[in-house]
Amino acid sequence: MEVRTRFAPSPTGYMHLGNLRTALYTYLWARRKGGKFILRIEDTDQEREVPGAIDVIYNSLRIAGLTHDEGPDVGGPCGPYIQSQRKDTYLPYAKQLIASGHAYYCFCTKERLEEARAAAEAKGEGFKYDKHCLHLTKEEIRAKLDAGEPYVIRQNIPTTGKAGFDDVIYGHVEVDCDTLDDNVLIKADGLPTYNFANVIDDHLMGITHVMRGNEYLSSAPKYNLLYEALGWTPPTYVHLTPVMVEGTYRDKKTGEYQMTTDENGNPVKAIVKRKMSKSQGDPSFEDLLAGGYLVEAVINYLVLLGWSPRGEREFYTLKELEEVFDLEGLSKSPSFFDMQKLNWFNAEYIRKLSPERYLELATPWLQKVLDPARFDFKRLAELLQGRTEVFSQLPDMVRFLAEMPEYPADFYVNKKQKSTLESAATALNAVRPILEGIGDWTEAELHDRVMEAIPGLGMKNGQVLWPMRIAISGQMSTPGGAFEIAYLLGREETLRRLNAAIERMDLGSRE
RNA sequence: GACCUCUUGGUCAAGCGGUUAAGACACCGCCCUUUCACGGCGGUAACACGGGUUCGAGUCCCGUAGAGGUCGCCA
Repeated sequence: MEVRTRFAPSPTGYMHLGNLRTALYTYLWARRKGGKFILRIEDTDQEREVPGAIDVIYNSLRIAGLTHDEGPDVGGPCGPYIQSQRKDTYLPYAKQLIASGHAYYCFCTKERLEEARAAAEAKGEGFKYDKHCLHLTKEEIRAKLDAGEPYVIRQNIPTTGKAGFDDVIYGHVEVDCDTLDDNVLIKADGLPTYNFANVIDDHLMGITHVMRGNEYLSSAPKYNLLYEALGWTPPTYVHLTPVMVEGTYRDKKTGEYQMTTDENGNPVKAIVKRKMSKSQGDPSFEDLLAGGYLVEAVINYLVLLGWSPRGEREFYTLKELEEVFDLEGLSKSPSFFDMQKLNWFNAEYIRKLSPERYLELATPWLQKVLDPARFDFKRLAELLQGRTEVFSQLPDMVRFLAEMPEYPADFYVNKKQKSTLESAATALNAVRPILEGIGDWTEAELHDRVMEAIPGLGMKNGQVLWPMRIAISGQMSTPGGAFEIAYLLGREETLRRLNAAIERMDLGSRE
């Protein structure tokens, strides 16, 4: 049987990384099995509708390279692929369930339910619907319906027995039916809830593998009850673990941060373990890309966060993943998002870029602080490529070229280079006339003229080159050594900085 | 609170009854070197705990603890 998988996001905002990973796994499984990857939009909650959110989904999937075979924008045999446009397909199934006793009309007001919920909470118990409306007579139901009373349709869960399902990752999971609640299937506005729509649509769309976050683990038994009642075969379930992060936590309703106290008793935001979430301020896919991460690096990092190819290899392109991805490598326990490892992957991918491509990607970042007419971006890019972890770090790395930073004199002191304030003074004074004498301001010339003079000074390379670089950059570390920096700065600026350094150190005049 | 699930180094993870318990990130050290980085070499660091089963348990079973999830007319 052809494998058909689906990614079914609700259009409520951004593509967060957990979502992207789910889409990735779902896509990869379909490709691996030569099946179909379907995009379905779950927009049955009209209050949460965010304008433009569907475009964010299309965009993210396109950028990530996860192309879908069927979906709202590309069509397919099982359309429409937007649930709000399928409104009329759900009610008949709900009525079928009512007829068979697996569902029932419920006329309870939200007020009644809220009271009951509050009462249950006050007693420290979980709320469960009391099947109040299940006991309405046919006539009573008829009358309420005729009177136009608002209603919902609830799933009628058996009060005894067990319900369960099989999951590829978790195996067989089984619960007592009496712990399950009679969920709403059709809302008062006539639209289905996720609980109902996912079952109907997955079946109608021929989905063979349902891959989704494991927040659905506890409701999966109810879905299987539905499949059973409808006489359908359930799909293969694959419940994916969440992507976790350690960060601050803000209450969804109140917007208050969870607080704790530091060692001095002052209130500070608590750092908790929680699911990664855009609404908590964690980076989304878009954020990462805008911040200078490469798509390939993000994908490669993400696929390994919760899945293992069970080997030592860890670099994979999307194409390669399509060949090797499997369900056996999926992890059972949640994994923590590690920015450091992502950074490492990103740095690795940046190093693999062609110099041309690197220059192209780096230029907008360099332009934030450097005038392209004044600096040799091409050479700068060559120097920077092996040192870039994330493009967004570039401005800070090169700002010193545009403007000489303040720096303390003890930068000149370096034990390993055998550089002291005194030796630095000597070196700078010796270097100045050499640089002034250079006609052809190239790295090669700079290198040769300075290097050939060093032995005559009775100094070590580091004793001359270390202070020279400090004097013209004002930084302990720079992208490139003294000659590269001098070349980039140009003759005039290099000498200006060198002179300023000598003066500042009060090292005497030229003669 | 109830129910479900999970538990190998700081993090990602391999392992599927017999291993000196892989590998990667991070960290530390050494080498290379005109800085930093890259690269090379090396190092610190783990089977949550307690019972079983077994000749033998990280691997199987049961408890305990910790963590996560769910308990909406949200998905």
